[in-house]
Amino acid sequence: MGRRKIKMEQVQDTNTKQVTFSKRRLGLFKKASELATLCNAEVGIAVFSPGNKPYSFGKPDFDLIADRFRNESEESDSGETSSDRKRVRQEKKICKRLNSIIEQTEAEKKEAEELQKRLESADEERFNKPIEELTLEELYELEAKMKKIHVGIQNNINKMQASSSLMFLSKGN
Amino acid sequence: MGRRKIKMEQVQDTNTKQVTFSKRRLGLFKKASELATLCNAEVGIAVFSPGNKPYSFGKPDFDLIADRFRNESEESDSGETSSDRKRVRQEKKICKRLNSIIEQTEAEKKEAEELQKRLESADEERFNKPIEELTLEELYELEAKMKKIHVGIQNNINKMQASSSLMFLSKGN
DNA sequence: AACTATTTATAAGA
DNA sequence: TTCTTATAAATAGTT
Repeated sequence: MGRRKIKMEQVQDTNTKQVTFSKRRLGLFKKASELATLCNAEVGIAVFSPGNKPYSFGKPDFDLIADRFRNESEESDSGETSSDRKRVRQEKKICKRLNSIIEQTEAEKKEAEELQKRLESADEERFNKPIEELTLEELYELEAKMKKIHVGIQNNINKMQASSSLMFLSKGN
Repeated sequence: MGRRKIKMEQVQDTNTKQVTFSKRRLGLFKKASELATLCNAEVGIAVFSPGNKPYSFGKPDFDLIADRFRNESEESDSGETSSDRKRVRQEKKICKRLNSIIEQTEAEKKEAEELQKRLESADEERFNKPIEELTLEELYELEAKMKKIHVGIQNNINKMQASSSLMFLSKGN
């Protein structure tokens, strides 16, 4: 899937291997996300890089999925109906709260863009240094950033909720 | 990647969803295998189908990788007090959680961007219309899009809140 | 299960 | 590293 076809064997050049790892790990996680979304499936992935750094992806959460997988024998049959009902209930709640963002389109768009940038910079932060290697002080910084992101998202949500209420009323149901 | 581009949302037709799940689960596992081979990495995946059937991939073995991932936070640092170790362990768990959230955000980023673009281009007209003038059909379309965005954001919010709370608590001692 | 028309991922290159 | 781009690979709809 590139300029050339490569052999399916360990990449020898260290630098190339690192680049390949980064690209393919992201690709793998994206595929996992799509599988989860398209099929309403739960997907958990753990990866250890050649340098033994841990990475994980999980929808809903890797540890939860790993636990569930471990305890598989326990909950064999009763899960589906219950979780489906739960999901449907959740969706209905969301429908009620969230229908439109029309009233404040322009402002929302800009905020969404800023939010996206903040999320990206948070990612970059993390890429510079594995989170496991951060000092306590750096953790505090990270926490602050996460909180900022969180506040931004919450603002956005609040506005969405406000507009959705309007739409909800306008739909008359 | 097929005859047509599909929306990134749950496939509605049950049969199609089953086929998609089969194809993509295999594709995901193949990608995982390639990542492991090319980069000499360890990769473990657990998947629960919409029917809650468990599937797993692991190189060397899913359970081993899950254990190793779990035990990352249990690594002992000698020469510290018990409460220090406890705190460190807790922080590492929180770090893993945050990492997981960030990874998921990363994987979903493109999706979000595509949605944003659609909202900005194709639906421009609709956004400029007062809510009262939208047709019911348009309202439903909009609702679906907003719901999708909202679910993604809300998921992240919930996780961030949980992680932030945990991190906050862990610092209290 | 196979088959393609297309979309998507990505190996190199800049 | 980040962005291109030529090419390989995955896959949605079809048979």
